[in-house]
Amino acid sequence: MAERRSERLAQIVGAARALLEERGPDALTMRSVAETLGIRAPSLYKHVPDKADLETAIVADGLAEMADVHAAAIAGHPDPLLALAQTYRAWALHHPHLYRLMTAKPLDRDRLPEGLEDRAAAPIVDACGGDPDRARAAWAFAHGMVSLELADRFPPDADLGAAWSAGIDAYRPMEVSADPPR
Amino acid sequence: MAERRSERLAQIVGAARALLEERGPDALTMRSVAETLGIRAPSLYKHVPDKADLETAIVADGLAEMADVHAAAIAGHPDPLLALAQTYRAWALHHPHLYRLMTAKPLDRDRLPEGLEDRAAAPIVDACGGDPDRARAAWAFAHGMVSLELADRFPPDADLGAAWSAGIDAYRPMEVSADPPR
DNA sequence: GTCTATATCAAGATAGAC
DNA sequence: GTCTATCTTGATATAGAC
Repeated sequence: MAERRSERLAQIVGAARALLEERGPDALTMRSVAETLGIRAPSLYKHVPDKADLETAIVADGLAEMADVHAAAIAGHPDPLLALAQTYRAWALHHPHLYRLMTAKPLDRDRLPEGLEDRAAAPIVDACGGDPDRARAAWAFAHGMVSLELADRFPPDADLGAAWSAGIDAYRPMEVSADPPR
Repeated sequence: MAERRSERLAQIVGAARALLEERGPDALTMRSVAETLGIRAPSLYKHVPDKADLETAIVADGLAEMADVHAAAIAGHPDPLLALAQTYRAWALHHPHLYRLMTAKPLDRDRLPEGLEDRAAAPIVDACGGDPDRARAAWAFAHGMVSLELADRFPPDADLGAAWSAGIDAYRPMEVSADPPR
């Protein structure tokens, strides 16, 4: 999995990701993936051991993309925490099904490229000044906001922008956060 | 749904909740619910319109229970935010499948008892001093922590207790949060 | 309010031929 | 590396008799 892929395998993962993103998790079936490529479902099993492996490949794709996007977002930004929060939210909202696949179940770390998980986490740790506990709390906040928004679980009248601001302020270094917003 | 229930309906909801909690969402089928009660699946449809309605009844059950547990947790507690956080986490971890059903998709507010959603949210708003935006941020943090823990998505070496502490401190009133815990 | 019978649908995966 | 044929499984829900 971590080694170089055949062309065909890359096509399969690409088709699977597109299917997931465009039509949701229920549409991600071995049959549909095959159909997209103009072949039959059983043929996929010459390239992929099973569906779980295919999903892991999609997750790896998403993780790598998120890592790049977030690293770029904080680079040289005067307010990295704010930049990261905005980028995190925007990416998740643009890739709802993929985001859910990436966060709703355990990572299959054995089948994931070495170091990828850390690379994806690095921008958050950086933005939190290197404190891993604070970084996990900040991640939980962002993940909670995003997953409740994706699940449409906030009350209809909730001001999510204001909730994000309240949360971001809470994670700022003390000197800044001691300064009341208004 | 919000009106008084027949005995039979209460038994059905109870059996369904037990099935969900003990054997997970895939085990929650109309067949299994019926089997638990010693009847056949089609008979359920004399009492419940469809499966979605049954799930909503389970969610209402869980919401009411959470509302009571959390209200009791903050009542007269010197550190309501801490008490609430601990109670929130413990309840979710003890009811993982139910918690997920309650948070992973939109509430069917039309079939939920009037005022229940607000009653469940009240303890968090109270613990946040009445500020709804701050309360939503705090809820998102707690939900994020819990759902990542339930999904086993944190790295194996993560100190979740420390992450919770970091997050809770961030949501304290300013005066207190400037004061280090120990 | 319960039953049996059934419609309807769809999934992941394997065997073995070419 | 692709195919056809098939296994195995299991779900929600309705019709209509009793």
